[in-house]
Amino acid sequence: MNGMTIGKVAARTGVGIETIRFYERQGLIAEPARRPSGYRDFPPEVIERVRFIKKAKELGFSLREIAELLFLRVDNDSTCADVFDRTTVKIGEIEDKMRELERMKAALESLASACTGAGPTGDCPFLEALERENGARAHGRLLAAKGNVHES
Amino acid sequence: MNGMTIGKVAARTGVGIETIRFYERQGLIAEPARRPSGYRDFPPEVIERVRFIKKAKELGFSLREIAELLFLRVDNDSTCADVFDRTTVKIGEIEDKMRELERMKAALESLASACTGAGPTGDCPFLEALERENGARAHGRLLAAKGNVHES
DNA sequence: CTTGACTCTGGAGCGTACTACAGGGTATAG
DNA sequence: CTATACCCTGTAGTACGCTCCAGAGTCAAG
Repeated sequence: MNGMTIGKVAARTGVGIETIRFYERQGLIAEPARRPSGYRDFPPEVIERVRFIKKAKELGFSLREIAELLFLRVDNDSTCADVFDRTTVKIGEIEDKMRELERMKAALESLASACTGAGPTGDCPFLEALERENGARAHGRLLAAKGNVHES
Repeated sequence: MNGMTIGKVAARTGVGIETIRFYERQGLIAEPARRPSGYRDFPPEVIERVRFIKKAKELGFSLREIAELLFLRVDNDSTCADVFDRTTVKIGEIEDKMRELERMKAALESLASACTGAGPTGDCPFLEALERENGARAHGRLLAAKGNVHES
């Protein structure tokens, strides 16, 4: 009844072996049992854990924040109410992210729908919409950084 | 009819002066005009731009990806159709992020709703829900990393 | 028993995104 | 005219999140 070696975990999650050891050092995954050889012997749940970390990272959570999410579970010093509170805060953060993504998506969609007319070049309605926040009248040349100079 | 100095931009966006110069070097904001003194003289639109960069970063986009979003606008070598395609890809990426956030949120909500009963300590239903992905039966001790040892 | 794939520890190195000087000039209130 | 607050360039350093060795042991197939 052995578990998995680190290589298997890496293969099944798509993250590197070194990264898994790194996460272990950071306390993001439990220190696994060891075989007599000293090899790490991971339980199957570690797969879910690693995948969770991976996705949370892609969503802009730092490893520290991911740890907070992971440790929301109750420890000896916190009540259920504490967990509830912390969870509520995290939900709020997630909702904020979702709202921002919604805004970006809407801006990109308006860009796409305006652009779809297979025009020739050079004068689509740009994505200033993206920057528009509190009602701005930005509509000049915001770009023009290196390699994108198409001048006045 | 002067614009803003870098300090003003920093103050109004909440990012550091050095960071703004850094973004300029990276081509994320246009090189501003200069006053006779050599001081940067930013147009008002830069505020929106910097705020956009800030938010996109919080959503897990790298500066490179943010540049891609920013440069979706048409340049001399791309047609409206190109812009449309690239925009569609970006929208897809954003939708992926939103779906993942939705999953996390749902998992946290189920944790919160199960926890709200102001219990005493130690035995809430944990957030293994978060790791659950393809239908896993994870339900053991996934944590227990340093400083969180409450053992078998 | 050898070979090749895999694992171990410890430490160095790297890319990204800042952040902090040093050494110097500019702007303006008193 | 000077003090203080601001700006400049250039370079170096930092935090985070990996990523890559070196040097050594383990395991499975042939």
